[in-house]
Amino acid sequence: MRAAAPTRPADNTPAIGVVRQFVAEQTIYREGERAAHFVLVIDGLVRSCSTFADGRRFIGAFFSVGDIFGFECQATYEASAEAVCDSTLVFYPARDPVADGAGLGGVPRQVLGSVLGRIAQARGHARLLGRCSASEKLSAFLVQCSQRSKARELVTLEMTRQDIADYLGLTVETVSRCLGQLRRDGMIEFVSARQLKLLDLAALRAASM
Amino acid sequence: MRAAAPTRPADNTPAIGVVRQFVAEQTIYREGERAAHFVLVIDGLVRSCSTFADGRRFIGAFFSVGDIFGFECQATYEASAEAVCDSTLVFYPARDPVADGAGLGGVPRQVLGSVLGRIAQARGHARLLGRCSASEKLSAFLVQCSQRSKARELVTLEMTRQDIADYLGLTVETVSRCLGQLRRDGMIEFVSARQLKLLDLAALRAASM
DNA sequence: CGAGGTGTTGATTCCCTTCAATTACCGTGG
DNA sequence: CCACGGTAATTGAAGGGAATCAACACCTCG
Repeated sequence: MRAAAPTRPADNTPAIGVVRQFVAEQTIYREGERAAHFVLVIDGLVRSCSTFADGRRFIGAFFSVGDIFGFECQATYEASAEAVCDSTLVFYPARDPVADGAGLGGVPRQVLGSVLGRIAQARGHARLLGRCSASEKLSAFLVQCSQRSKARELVTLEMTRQDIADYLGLTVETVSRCLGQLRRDGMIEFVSARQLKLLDLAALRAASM
Repeated sequence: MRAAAPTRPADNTPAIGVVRQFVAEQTIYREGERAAHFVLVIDGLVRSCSTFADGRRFIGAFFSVGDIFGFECQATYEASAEAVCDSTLVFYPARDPVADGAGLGGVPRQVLGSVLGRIAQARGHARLLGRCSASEKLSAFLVQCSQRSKARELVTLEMTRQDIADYLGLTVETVSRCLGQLRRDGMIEFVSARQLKLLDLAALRAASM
């Protein structure tokens, strides 16, 4: 806590944020734009949404007065923000917290990236659960597994079908059927029930939307 | 960056983490437990899961080597963590980052709480989308709205039915039908299409699981 | 070899979507 | 003030995708 400097005029203190007003339906920032700010809602309501290539829309969150949004673990926004009704917002410059030297309350700096990574993971998960079909979920899941796997095309599933079902919001039967369908479609091949080859990773990626 | 002290014996440097091994299916921590650590996966696979009162299970994420998990915006874990297969983990003490004096790369400290709040929001959202019926989603949504509303029992919906549908992973028709059902059940009452009274908040909360 | 958990497959049911039509709402302009 | 147009919301009927119920195959381990 630094003591105030009473003799310095107010307009000499640096501005730390900018207030802006938005009308209903106005875009605040777009998906893919440089994530230069995070934003505090003073008044109104904001929605964070992303759109699929085929037009499906998904709203990840509503932000109302007091909420701060716009945190990203990457350089660009992964969803758009739009004013639901007339809204007043404060924009704070977002210095890249991961690149920044400062840690998080004594915690190793690298941890900070993990926190933001958790947000991205949870958001992506919600989007998958909210707006995707069973086969899209399975495709996305296999792509995720592939990214973790040493050999991109050979995936070992350490978890049971029930685990997969509970992760994707499905039943074991549906998981099994969708995997069977992917096999019949020539996308994957079973080495065993728990180990499979991804024969067409690009197609899987496309099928996961 | 502090230079190493070459003459000091290694066992005099303070331990900053503890390595522990877990066997398949072993619990790492339980939902509701004090969130005293966050955890780095060195080897193996971990699932983060929560269970509903009626037995439904939801897995929020799988964590594999290199992932750090266990971040909470509250004092307790909001989900359990379990080893999927034999796993090696590092436990770091988790000082409460919100209470801590240090900020986040020059960013106001309060922002930090928001980041963690976003995680909690996204996790809760995923859980809702993954394992709840349409009427449960609507109930949960109304409870959320109520928490934001000045007058807890009078909620003004600034957003359209389409917005609600895209948030809950439903269609406008289903949203409309579920709201109608809640009205017929005496849970809510319409002042107008965009404004409604919550007649039985406790029942709504219960219906949202 | 048998027991039990795990995974697959089939038949049926049901919840939600889709398609379609009607009604309510709200701002505009006559 | 009210007719008008367009969007938003509700309601109904039909269809589909995933759940449920049920049976069977597979693998592991005692």
